[in-house]
Amino acid sequence: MSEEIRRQRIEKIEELKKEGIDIYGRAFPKKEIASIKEGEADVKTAGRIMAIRHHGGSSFLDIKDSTGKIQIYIKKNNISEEELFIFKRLDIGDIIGVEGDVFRTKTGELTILLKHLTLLSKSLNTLPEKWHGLKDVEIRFRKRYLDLIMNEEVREVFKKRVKVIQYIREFLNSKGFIEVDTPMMHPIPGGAEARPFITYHNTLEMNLYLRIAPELYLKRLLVGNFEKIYEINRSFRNEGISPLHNPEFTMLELYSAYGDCREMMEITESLITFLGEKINNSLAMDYQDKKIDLSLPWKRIKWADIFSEAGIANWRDKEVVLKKAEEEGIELTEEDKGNVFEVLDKIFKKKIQPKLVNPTFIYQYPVEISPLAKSYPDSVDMVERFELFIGCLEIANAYSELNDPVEQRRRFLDAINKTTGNKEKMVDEDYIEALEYGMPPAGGLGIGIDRLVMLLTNSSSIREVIFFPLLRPKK
RNA sequence: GGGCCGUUAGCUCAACGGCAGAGCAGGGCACUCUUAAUGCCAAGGUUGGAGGUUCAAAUCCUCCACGGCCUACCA
Repeated sequence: MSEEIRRQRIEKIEELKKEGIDIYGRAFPKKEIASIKEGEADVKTAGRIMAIRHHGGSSFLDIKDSTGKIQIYIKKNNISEEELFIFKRLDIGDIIGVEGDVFRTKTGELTILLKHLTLLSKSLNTLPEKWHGLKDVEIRFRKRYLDLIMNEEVREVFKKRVKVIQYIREFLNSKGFIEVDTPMMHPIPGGAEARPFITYHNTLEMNLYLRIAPELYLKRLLVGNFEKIYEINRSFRNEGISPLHNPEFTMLELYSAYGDCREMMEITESLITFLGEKINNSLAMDYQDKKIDLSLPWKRIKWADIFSEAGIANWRDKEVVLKKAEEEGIELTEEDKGNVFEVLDKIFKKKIQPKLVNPTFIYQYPVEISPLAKSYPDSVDMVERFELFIGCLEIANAYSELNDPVEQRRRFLDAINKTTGNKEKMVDEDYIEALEYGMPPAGGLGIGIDRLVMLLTNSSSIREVIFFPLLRPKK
């Protein structure tokens, strides 16, 4: 049948061509549909045909552009012969330009009485059904353009995504931060704990890695006397795909020279409450089946305290931690059991994270799991770092930046000795050399934009907030 | 990587061992204020793919592909 429809449509195109009609149109200055008012004369607008209702000598079309939808009323003896010829060959999905006077029908619908019709693009494929729309999740992701044409809620999500990023820029620019961009292809992957994508440069005859985080380059800029900087862009991690993970994702990273972790906490609070107000006009919001209140102040709790509340009085006591994991029915590999932080992380994800509905800062992390963060002055074991959870999602990660090159090298080597699986891990001597020239003390913050957008749009999957999430190619 | 579920017309869905169906979209006819327009007529299928069981398979079994959710990995 699709072949049949296609054939019929190609036939229409041939007929139109024979009459010398331009099937695919030219520039057409138009008014946005949403701004069209009753009583306006000779309005020119354009959009995609979403419905056609023939009613004898008159017909009604619904056309849609990026701002809205409007009805077009065609009286057959009101338009030229050529336009009538075009009109008879229109299909749902075609893009047309129209010109006419605006009025209301007796049922109250804002309508353009057509005077002139211009064909701007003929479609060969049928759009999904007008009433039920496009539901098939796979087609929605593979052919996102159809999803965007048919599902208004999906458009709204992506409009909000665009706004979130605009407002972040507005907010940070107003606070004196400047936006920079740093390499996405790194000779040595760093700045996070993840496996990278590998690519190859032919002329240089060397492997490059798609960045897993911009962190180490942004901090080179701190060395270079850029003091308040941020970058909003893609990072890439060669890991599993899930409702919370896409191989490429968008992060905000922000650095403030002469600041610290505490300053980052304040910025995070004011940025996210600003976004809540701007995007949803409210600090109260729903996420999935949860009610979230973004009102300040947000809860702050020490990393160690969250475990003692869960019944682990001393997280360094491996026996207690292992026993707790067992009680909670958490499956552990032999490798996990060798690393108390792995076990704690699993307990955290299973038992604690699902309870972090309202914004919660968890702070003061062990140095072992924070290789780029600065220790507390009175306790070298713990670092000035926080993670922020909202709606049970991890939204932000921040710390006072380690600017001691000797200590940094020691921690890098330490991490390499501990992990066996991550073969791409190397010490970025170039970064350490930069630190050796002197980096100011600084606060740094990372926010996962996709997850933040999920939260602000009440989306259950990261694929709902990324235009083209990665899928296995079909066929 | 493992488990569960799904895949039927362009789209949304029925049929659940016995002739593959409907609505929308598309084609034809009628109708000059309709809006899920309406009425009538005709058309549209390798039931994701390959095997198997059976007199008979969309339906039961096996394998494969793609997707979703959970889990694992990972921030």
